[in-house]
Amino acid sequence: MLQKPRGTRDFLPEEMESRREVERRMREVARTWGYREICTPEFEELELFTIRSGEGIIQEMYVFEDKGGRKLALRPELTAPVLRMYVNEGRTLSKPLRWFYFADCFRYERPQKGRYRQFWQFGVELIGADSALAEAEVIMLANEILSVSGITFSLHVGHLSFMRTLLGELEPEDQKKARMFLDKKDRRGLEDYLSSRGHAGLSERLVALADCRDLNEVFAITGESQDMERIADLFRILDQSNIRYTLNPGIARGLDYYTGMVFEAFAEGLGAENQVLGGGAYRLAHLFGGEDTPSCGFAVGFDRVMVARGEHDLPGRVAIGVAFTPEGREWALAAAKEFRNAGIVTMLDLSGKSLGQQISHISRTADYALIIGSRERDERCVTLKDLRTGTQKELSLFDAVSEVSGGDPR
RNA sequence: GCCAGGGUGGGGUAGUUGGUUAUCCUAGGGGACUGUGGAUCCCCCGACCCGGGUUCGAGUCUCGGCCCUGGCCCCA
Repeated sequence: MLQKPRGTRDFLPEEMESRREVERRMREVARTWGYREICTPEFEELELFTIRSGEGIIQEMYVFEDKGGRKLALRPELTAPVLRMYVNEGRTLSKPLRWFYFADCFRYERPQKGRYRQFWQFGVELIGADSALAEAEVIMLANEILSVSGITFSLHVGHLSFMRTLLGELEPEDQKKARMFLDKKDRRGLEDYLSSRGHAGLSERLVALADCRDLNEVFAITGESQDMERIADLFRILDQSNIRYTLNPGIARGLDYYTGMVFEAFAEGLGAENQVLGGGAYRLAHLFGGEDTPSCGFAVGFDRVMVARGEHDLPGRVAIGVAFTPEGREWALAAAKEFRNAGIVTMLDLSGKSLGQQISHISRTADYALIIGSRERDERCVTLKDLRTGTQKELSLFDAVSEVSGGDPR
C-alpha cells in the first residue's frame, strides 16, 4: 500500500472541522484589528530564502528545478515572501499595511511532536510603522489570537537592544557563540567561553540580564541608551493594556533577523517543541530591492496550537436523512430541496433498499429521518422521525422544516 | 545527522522455549427482511512494514532499510 510522504498528515472530517474552527477565530480577530488576508505562491525562487539565511538552509528546504531550469523552493516560512510581495506590489499602498496570512509551509526536517514537514502558519505583518505603539499592537494582537484559539500559553517579550549593548564589545563570532550559550541556558559554558576569550566579567552581567524581569533592573545593567525611552514606552503600553506577559531580555534567538523588539509564546503539553509563536521587529524590504522599511510581525505554529488544544468536541449541525419509496421519489427530491434551502444538512438515501433499512442506515449519521412514500406524496406531507427519541409525526413540509430548524444536533 | 522505544486486517488487540489453516472486538461490504428494523440473524472482506540471513520450519531469532512515537541537533 502507498503511504503518505514522511512528515505529512491526512485530516479526516472531524479534525478538519476543528482546524477550520480555530482558523476562523484567528482570522476573525485579525480582521477586527484591521488586518486583511493575503496569499503568496506556494513556491518561490530559491534565492528569496537564501539572501537572508545563507546557503546553509538549502538542506532544510524542499528545493527543486523546474523544466525551465529555474531554481525554486517550497516556502519554508512566509515573512520573506510577504515582504517580497510588498516590494513587488505594495510599495505605493498607503502605510502602514496590515496584512495577515494562513498558509502551509515546508521544511525538510526530522519529524517529531508538533513538528511536521508540511505545517501551517498563521501570521501577521505590520509594514511601514515604526513606533512603540506599532510593536505593542502586534504583541496585543498575538495575545488575542492565541487566547481565542483556546490554549494556555505564556508570552515572553524582550528587546535585542539590551543584549546588543552588552555584547557590543565582542567580535561577531563571539557574539554568536555567547547567544547560543544564553539560549541554551548553559551558564557554565558561557562563563568558560568568555573567560577563554578574555571577557571574564561579561558572563555574570549577561546572566543577570537574562534573569531580569523588571525594566529598571535591565537599565541598571545596560546603562543609559538612546532607545531607552521608546522601549520603556512599549512596555508601558503593554501594561496599560493589561496584557499578561513576562519581560525576558534573554530571548537571544534569531538576532540576525530581528532588529529590536522580539517576543515568543510557549504552550503547555507540547514536549520539546513548545514554542507556538515567534515574532518581532525587523527590516527586510531593502534586501529584496525595496526601500529600508521598518516592519514587525509574528507567526503562529498552527499545528502546535492544535496539539496544545487537545481533543475538543465541536457542536455538530443538525442533519436529516431522507428515506423514500420509489413512488415517493419526486416528492422526496422536492422536500430535500426545501430543507437545504433552509440551511439544513440533508442527505438522500442512495441505496433504494426497504424503508426499514434506509432508516437504519440514516440513524448512524443523522438526527432526523424524513420518511416519504406514496401516502405522503398523495397528501403533500412528510413523516418526520426524531431518531433520538424514536417519536414521529406527520407534518406539512413547512412545519417539518421549522421543527428541524429549532432542534438541537446530537 | 544522532539516540531510545516501537510497527500483526481500516481502528484496537492475542499470539508461550521458533511448529498445522494467526485470536478476539470493532468498523466496512453483502443478504434475509418490501411503511418503521437505531433491531435481529446469516455471509463476506481484510493483516504479520520491506528485503536479506539462520533454520526442516520465522509474526517470533538476526542484520539492513523504511515508517511511527519521543528526545538531541536545528529552527529562517
